[in-house]
Amino acid sequence: MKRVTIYDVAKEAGVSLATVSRVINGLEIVREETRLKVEAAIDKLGYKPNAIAQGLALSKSTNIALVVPEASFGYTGQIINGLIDVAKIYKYNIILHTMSEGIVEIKDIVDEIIKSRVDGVIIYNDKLLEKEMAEFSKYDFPIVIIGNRISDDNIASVFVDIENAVYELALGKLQENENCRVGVIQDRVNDFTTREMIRGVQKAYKEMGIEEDGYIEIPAEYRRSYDYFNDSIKDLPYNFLIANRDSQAIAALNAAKENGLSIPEDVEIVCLIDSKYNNMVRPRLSSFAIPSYDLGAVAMRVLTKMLHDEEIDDREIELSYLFTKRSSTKS
Amino acid sequence: MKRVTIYDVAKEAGVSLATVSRVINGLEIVREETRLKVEAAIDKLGYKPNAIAQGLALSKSTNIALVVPEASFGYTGQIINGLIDVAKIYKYNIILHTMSEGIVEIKDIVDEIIKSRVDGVIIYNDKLLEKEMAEFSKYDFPIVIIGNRISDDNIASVFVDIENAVYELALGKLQENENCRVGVIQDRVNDFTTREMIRGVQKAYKEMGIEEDGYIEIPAEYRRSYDYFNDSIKDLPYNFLIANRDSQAIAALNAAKENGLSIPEDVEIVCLIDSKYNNMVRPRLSSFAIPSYDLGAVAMRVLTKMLHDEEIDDREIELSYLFTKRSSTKS
DNA sequence: TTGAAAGCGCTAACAC
DNA sequence: GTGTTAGCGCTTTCAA
Repeated sequence: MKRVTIYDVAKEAGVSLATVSRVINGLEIVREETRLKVEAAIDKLGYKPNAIAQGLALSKSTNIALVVPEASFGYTGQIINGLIDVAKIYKYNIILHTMSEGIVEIKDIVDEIIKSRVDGVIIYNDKLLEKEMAEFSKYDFPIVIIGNRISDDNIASVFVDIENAVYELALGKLQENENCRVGVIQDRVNDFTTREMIRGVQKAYKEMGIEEDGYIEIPAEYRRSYDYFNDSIKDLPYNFLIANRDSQAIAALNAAKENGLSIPEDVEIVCLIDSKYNNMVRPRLSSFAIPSYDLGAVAMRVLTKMLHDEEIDDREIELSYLFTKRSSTKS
Repeated sequence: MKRVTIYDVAKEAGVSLATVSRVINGLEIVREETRLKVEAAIDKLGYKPNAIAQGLALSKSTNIALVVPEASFGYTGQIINGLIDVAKIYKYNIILHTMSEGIVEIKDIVDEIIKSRVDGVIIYNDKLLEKEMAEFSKYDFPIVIIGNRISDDNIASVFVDIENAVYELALGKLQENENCRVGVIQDRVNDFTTREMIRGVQKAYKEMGIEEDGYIEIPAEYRRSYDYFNDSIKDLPYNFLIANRDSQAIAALNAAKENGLSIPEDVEIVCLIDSKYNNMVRPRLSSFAIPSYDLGAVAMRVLTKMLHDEEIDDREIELSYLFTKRSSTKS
């Protein structure tokens, strides 16, 4: 089908293109009769406005760039869901950018995003450092960061206070039993989150006057955390493990079971991000319910507010978490 | 930062915008000296070409629309990964569209896609019916379908012969033991795949001269397949279950274990789509390794070929699968 | 090798 | 109410 343009519609309806434009955009100053004529022509020709041309004329694209870490959609998925659901409401499209570790130059992504002249950017990614952020902010589109407390003139953020979540959990455990040893499992693909978790435990230890670090670093030679735990879990000086993602928690859980430890008696395990799989493994994994869907939805909502110059009461939006006790923890 | 345009660069470099355009696009007919001047100006001003304007001028957007089923990225993720990885190579952006069951009108999505004037579409979705396909094909962009054998003038497809995979598996089992009863678990969000699986078992039964249907329909009142299996697995007339997605296989597996059945002795379970979780549950799930990443990568590659009018030997590309035996099946 | 100018499809003043 | 016209930022003939 030959691409039909606004001119074709105008000719078909016997009006000027300006009138067609008015009809398309629902401006009220068009006479009923004319509008009907135009609409009939639109239907007849199957005309759909060219968003690119509109974008050029209006200097906006109704596209949003979303940057997520390497494409492990397992734990990114809910965020994307939330994002897309509200993006649809406000008629924005999502251009998806992933950062496969090391393979793609961050600079290239930033470049692509700028060239594509999106109206805004949502970033859920530890690895986008200040340098890149600075690059972005030279162009004046609004940015929303997920998972990281930050804000600025045209930067907002939506996050959960993970440090505090971990802190409260660890503190509770330590108060219950001073001999409990809480350890945080490193998440290689989420440095920032890992650091937050560590700060949480450390704060708890400190508050209890215990000299302990609480950081379980996964040596680089282990490609899968399961292998690491299989080799080491019996010797680990921790009996309460906190992991960020389900796969890591499950790895620890399986390794523990298979090395003769019972859960939660010998080792307790908690997962930060909730996923359906936490509920599918046995014993079921206790977990925080980091509201991933909401993180995405709220981020997108805030972005639309920035885009429409609506009032925003707070550019640093903290969402609350919930702890869901299942069978991998005591009491 | 004021958006810098090609005019700004031209003025800065003391040349015309046509020359700047030539430099940007790497056309050889620019004198070295001039090119250097222009490049210096580009650097100095931090100019990045406006992809929207380029799009208008060239009537192409370098954007690809990707349509995936409701946003359960768990099993869509690998496909998206593959897609994006090769999209990057060819400098295409991915606009992501999801179809949350029932909530979004398919028509609206088609509409959005057409308005956005993407260069091509990749669809991984059972629910996009012929009606919508027809709508798409009125506009002349190329389409690649994932998971479904189909082709046409500007439609190609990349898929795995699931019917055959299931057929071979079922046949082998039945030949081994005529009393074995193979059942396919309905996947509500993937009608097409479900039907293919059913045809596979039915063909095997038929070939063995056995009067059996092999379809395990999950009644609508069960929101989670786990609940259904918990209620029914002991009475199910099947001892060899085939599920499409990991979560369904795991549901059956958990329900079986918890109802006193042992795996694989009493019930065997196989999952079609492989995921890391298949390897994380106990017993580990035997599974086909449907090459999801490759499905995405190949789909995108084919699309680029169509976009660049390259020769395509086959518009129906069948990818092969592998069966990975783990602990949820015998022998 | 470079510049001038038309055109991609649309919006938004500004006239009428 | 409706039409005319000047952009939006870029590519691409066609001339020079």
